[in-house]
Amino acid sequence: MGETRPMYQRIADDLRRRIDEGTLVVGARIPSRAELKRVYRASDQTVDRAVRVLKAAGYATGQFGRGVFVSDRAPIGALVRSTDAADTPLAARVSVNDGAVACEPDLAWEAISTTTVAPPGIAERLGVCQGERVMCTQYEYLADRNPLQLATSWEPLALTEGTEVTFPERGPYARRGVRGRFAAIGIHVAHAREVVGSRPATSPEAEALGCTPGQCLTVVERTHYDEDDRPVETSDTVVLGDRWRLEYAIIFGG
Amino acid sequence: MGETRPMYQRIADDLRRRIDEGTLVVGARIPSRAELKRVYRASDQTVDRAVRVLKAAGYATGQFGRGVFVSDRAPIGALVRSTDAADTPLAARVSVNDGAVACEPDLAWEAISTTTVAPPGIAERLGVCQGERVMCTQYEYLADRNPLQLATSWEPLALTEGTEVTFPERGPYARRGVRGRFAAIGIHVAHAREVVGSRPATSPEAEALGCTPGQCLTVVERTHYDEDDRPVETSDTVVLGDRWRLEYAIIFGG
DNA sequence: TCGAATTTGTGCGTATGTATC
DNA sequence: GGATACATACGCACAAATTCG
Repeated sequence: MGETRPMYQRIADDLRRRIDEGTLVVGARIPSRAELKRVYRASDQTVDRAVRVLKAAGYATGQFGRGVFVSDRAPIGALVRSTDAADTPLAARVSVNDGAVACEPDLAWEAISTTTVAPPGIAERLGVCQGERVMCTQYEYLADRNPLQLATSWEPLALTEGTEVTFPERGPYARRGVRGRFAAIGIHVAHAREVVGSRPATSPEAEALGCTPGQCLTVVERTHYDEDDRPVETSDTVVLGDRWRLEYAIIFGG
Repeated sequence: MGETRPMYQRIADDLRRRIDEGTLVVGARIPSRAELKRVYRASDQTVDRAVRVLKAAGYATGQFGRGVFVSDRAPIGALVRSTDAADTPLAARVSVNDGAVACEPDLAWEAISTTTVAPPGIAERLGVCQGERVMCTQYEYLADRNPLQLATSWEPLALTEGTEVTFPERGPYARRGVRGRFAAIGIHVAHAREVVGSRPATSPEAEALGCTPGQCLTVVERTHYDEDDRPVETSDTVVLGDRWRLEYAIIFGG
């Protein structure tokens, strides 16, 4: 009787295996709780808990009154982050796997800018004092009507206030990207640094991205610097961890 | 009676807020189930489920018979991935935040190599036929005695068989990195591509990394190419999403 | 040294609400 | 309306580990 793992995990692992193997294909309905109860001789609570594990891992989503269905977890596409592509208009940086061919998706986005004061972590990244006034812009991107990414950008108002580019998405330099906008006020953005991590989605993020709270998100903290290594802008970007990838090119010298 | 969120989520959110605010500091014990039951007037199952949400999100870990304790989720350090640093010996690519200063950690690793056949996804990344023979090497890295990352590398045996570098971590070129080893057999590794995503940890990964199953992992698929853009090696690397970051430098041309 | 209390982890049975078919 | 199915919630029970008197 060597099986030591808890019952709900055995059920969850078994269902996951059937999904990975392809016995349960994308879109298929997972056996209902009543069926699972019978098959595994377990209680209502136990099978429910097993299904919750699957849902939390992004393997399935429940629909009220209908059933629990296997989710599509195949990557939709990649965001190209390497070299100068990271600042060209967004369309050039996103590729979608449509079958085997990479193509450019329909992109749309919204932005809201507000002036505020720099929170501690942001102040440090921007090299300014905590509480210094900054322009904070929140973006929501869609690719082919699907939520793609959420981003929040911060710029010190000390650099942009009173110029044509104070509001990132207004005026003649709207939608030109960070480099184009800063070039317009005489600041040359020479390089950027991206710090990548991952964490579970919060409830508002889950709603905006169309996933369940707790799902894996890939997080990018990007900071742009001028020629003298002074930070001029920093941003946080989140994408669904299993649906979108970040792509970096690494060129070796010598 | 406007509160519409489920009870277990309200409890989880409340506890999470107290952790984020600092009311519950790292290492502190979360109130026991009995206490939570009293305070929130909820059932055993409900408070247990709330605590499970916290644990799955990496906010806390339970200890049998002792209690549930707030986890340390502060990033330990970063893995520098930019340019040629991505292939120098590992020590040079890892920095640890010790207080405010970045320093180099004590690094250790183990590797096991086996010959096998390329699974579908790996074959595609290596540009070889499914089932072609490859050398598969599994790495476990430790930084200051803590689990850092797990990595699996694949190389076509067609390139290395019969040479001094057949086994990546044996012979005169052991621990020299991909570029050094391939240089020894006349192959110039010119560039690499890294594709970054994130997903929940499986049970074996959780055990190896010292976390709970389902926690967020950051995943890197790296492929090395020679001068003619032919893939020569590919690897999968996973690190704990909230404890380790990946750092990329982006240099703008012009 | 022993035993009782506490606490986590798991499990069972049941009930209610709501949405779909 | 009725059957089905998900989602949440309550009360209870037991094993295993720790703590403390």
